[in-house]
Amino acid sequence: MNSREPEPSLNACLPKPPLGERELLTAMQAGELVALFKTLANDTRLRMLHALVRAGEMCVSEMSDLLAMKPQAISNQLTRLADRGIVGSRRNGNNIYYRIVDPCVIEILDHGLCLSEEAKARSK
Amino acid sequence: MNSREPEPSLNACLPKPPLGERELLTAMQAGELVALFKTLANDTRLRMLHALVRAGEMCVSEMSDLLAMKPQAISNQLTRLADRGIVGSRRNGNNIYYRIVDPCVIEILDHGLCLSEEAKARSK
DNA sequence: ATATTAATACATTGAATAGTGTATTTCAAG
DNA sequence: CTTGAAATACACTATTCAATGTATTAATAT
Repeated sequence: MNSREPEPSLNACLPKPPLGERELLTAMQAGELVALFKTLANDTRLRMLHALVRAGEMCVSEMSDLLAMKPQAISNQLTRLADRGIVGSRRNGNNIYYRIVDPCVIEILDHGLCLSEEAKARSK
Repeated sequence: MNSREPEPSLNACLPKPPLGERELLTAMQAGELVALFKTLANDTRLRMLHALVRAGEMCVSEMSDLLAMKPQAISNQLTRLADRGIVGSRRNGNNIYYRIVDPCVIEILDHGLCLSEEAKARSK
């Protein structure tokens, strides 16, 4: 529950080349992007990530308790997130503490949360 | 292939309440957000959306040709996108032209593309 | 009316994936 | 060394979902 973040890094994104003039997405580019969105397209992972944003770092059991899910499920998803380079870990005795290492994710999560609220308001 | 967009609307997003202090995501909030990301977590839909950003509007057959996919597949995904309120359509004779009606999607697509490039550079 | 093209509806199939249960690894305490 | 807790590895199941094939609807032209 400690709140020690490494600074949210307000704009981790480059100056922006205009999207409308980019070449049509290649299969590979689309693939990369899909991988990112897929990682975020899961409600367990989203809640885990948000918990990490709030707490700074957490171990599996803490998260398991907080989200009321089995440790295996949490561990599975953490592994996925780690494979994507989104979270990192540090061991302390029996516990392994995870933290977000990719600041972009925080950004896009924030952005997406905002958008989803608006989108919901508009589309229904 | 005409390029007539209704202005990308540079910031469709509100002033930003700080993410780290928000309450833990409820299952419903997470669900909304997941729905958004799921919609974007598909390479066909991403390429379709980008094509739409570039062209302004396209009909199924045009898109089918451009992306080298069967019309049914394109139509399927357009239906999904329409159900989510992301695209809208307009009929002109035999052809039905689709366009993006949710400016947020352009934003997050742009953002995501940028991030995925950086993330790729970092994580591998 | 008939033929033709565009798009969609619907059922089916195959692939990806999240959660579970079981077993195993890793560390700390006694 | 043994015990117990935390985390992971692995196999398995159920579900979700994209693409396909077939059939149908909608509009235009002859």
